This record gives sequence, structure tokens and C-alpha cells, in this order.
Amino acid sequence: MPELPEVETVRAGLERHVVGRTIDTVEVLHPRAVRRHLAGPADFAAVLRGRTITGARRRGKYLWLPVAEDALLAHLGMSGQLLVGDPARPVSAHVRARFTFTDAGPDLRFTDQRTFGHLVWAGGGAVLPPLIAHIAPDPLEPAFDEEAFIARLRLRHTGLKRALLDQSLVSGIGNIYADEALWRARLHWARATDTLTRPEATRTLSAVREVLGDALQAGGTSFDSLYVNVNGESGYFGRSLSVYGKAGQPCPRCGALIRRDPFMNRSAHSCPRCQPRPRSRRDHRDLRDRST
DNA sequence: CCTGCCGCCTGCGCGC
DNA sequence: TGCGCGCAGGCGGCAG
Repeated sequence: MPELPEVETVRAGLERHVVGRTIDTVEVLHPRAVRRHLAGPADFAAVLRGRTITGARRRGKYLWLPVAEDALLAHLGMSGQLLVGDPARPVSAHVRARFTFTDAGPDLRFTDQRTFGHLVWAGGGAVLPPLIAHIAPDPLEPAFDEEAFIARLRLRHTGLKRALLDQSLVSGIGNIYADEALWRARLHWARATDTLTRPEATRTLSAVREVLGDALQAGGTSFDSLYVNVNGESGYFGRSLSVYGKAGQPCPRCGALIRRDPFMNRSAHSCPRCQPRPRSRRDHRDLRDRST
């Protein structure tokens, strides 16, 4: 569930609470949590024991903790949490892995109700884990190339929201912020990417950056206790949402009732007046042909 | 190559 | 009260 602002909030917490500390013990409480570590849970634990965490980095929704030239790579999936706290507190039912440190201070727990998240040892991954080479830069990192993104977006033959959710095109955006950004840009989720004008594509990117930045300022979005920072606290961007989860409620801009449409076995939320359904791709093509 | 679909999991709220 | 269903912040793998 966590998207870029939530993962960044977690990353910042890890930077503060685990960087510079040396791992003492590693317990894998659910093998699925390390399913991408092909050598298995015992190897995962063995390779991390005694290693010192030297940083906390992130690209999109992935984060990793460098240890020398290598890294511990994590993805929170839909319900993952990384929590730092008193090592003596009870181990709750959804804790999938637990790390203690040689200083006997707060431990680190990977909690994940739905087990879509995972941890994996990323050899040679301190700067950028090879396992996530297919993940595009996110819009808040220096490596993000605005011109390249706009060009690639307009070359896609798909719907606009689909494209925003494609982590190999731009990373960090999930279902909440895709809907919120499209509302801010006044564009419909089904708009064909190959009919976007350059200004529309630029507007989309600006809206994405704004909504991610605003959410980050607020410490992320929490609907419930499933998304929390490393200290177990919720972010408060939820109160700033305009369309996500607001079906039947008035659009904050024009008052029309927000609609929810089925989309990729999930949902797309939009304002029917601010974000009118696009003309068919055919109409766009005709229009373009006529104007050139 | 690109695009789209499917499965992977648990838990909650809803209508019957 | 119980039960089935739909829904939930995401990804990798694979087919066409």
C-alpha cells in the first residue's frame, strides 16, 4: 500500500534509527518474506549477521540499507511496515522478520499482514541494487529526466493512469497518488497517452510532483494502522485527499459528485466535470490529422 | 520490444 | 450469527 511518500517517511526513520548500527541476530519468522532470496531464509540470516548498516536509500517504492558494497533491499508491498522499537516488546502476529543490533538498542521488525512485501539481500547493491534495475527513477530524485519521461509517456500506447502506475516508466506512484495527480491535472484516467499534448504531459508531471511533495510534508497517507512510520505513527495526508476514496462526495473544486470506476481489478476515482471522459482515440487521431 | 492480464496473500465491511 | 463476496496503498511473470 505504501507509495513514494510513505516509503520515504519510512526511509527517513531508518536513516535516523538504524544507520551506523551493526546487526546482531536475524530471525525470519515467515519464509515468504524472503522468497526473492533464492538461497533461503537461513542464508539470508547468515549473510546479514554482523554487518553494519551504512545508509538508507530509496528509489520509488523500494528502499535499501547499504552494508559496505552490498545492501538489504526491501519492498513493503500492500501492507508492509518497518518498525523500530523496544526489543523486549511482544512480537505481534504479522512480524515476518526481526533484526537485533549489537548495541542492544531498539530492534527492527518487518511486519506484513498480506505478505506481498519482501526483503532480499542485494549483492553489489549499495548504490543501486541490480534487482531493481528495471525500476525507473522517481520524480523526486536528481536522476529523474523530465524531458525523457515526457517523451516516453507520449510514445506509450496505453491509458494515462496505467502509464503512471508503470514503475518502469516512472516510479513511486500508486493508486492513491495517480488519482490525486490526475485530478490536479484535470485529466481523465483513461486518456490515451499517445494523444497527450506536450503541455498536458508537462502538467501531469507537475501535478505528480506536487501531490507527492505535499503528501511527504504530511508524513504520508494513512487510512488505518496499516501504514505507519518506523515509530508506528500515522501520516495525515488522508485528510487532504480530493478524490481517492471519495466516491459520491462533492469535488472540492466544482462540487460535482466524485465517481469511482473499475480499473485493473481496482478503482479509479475522478471528477466527472473537471476530468471529463476523453473522446475516443479515433476522434483524437482525426483531430490531429485535421490540424496538421 | 511493448502491453495487458493473472496470481500471490490476509482481513475487513457489507448484504443476505 | 454466519457466510460469501468484493475490496484494499503492489508486484513479478508470462502470453500474445
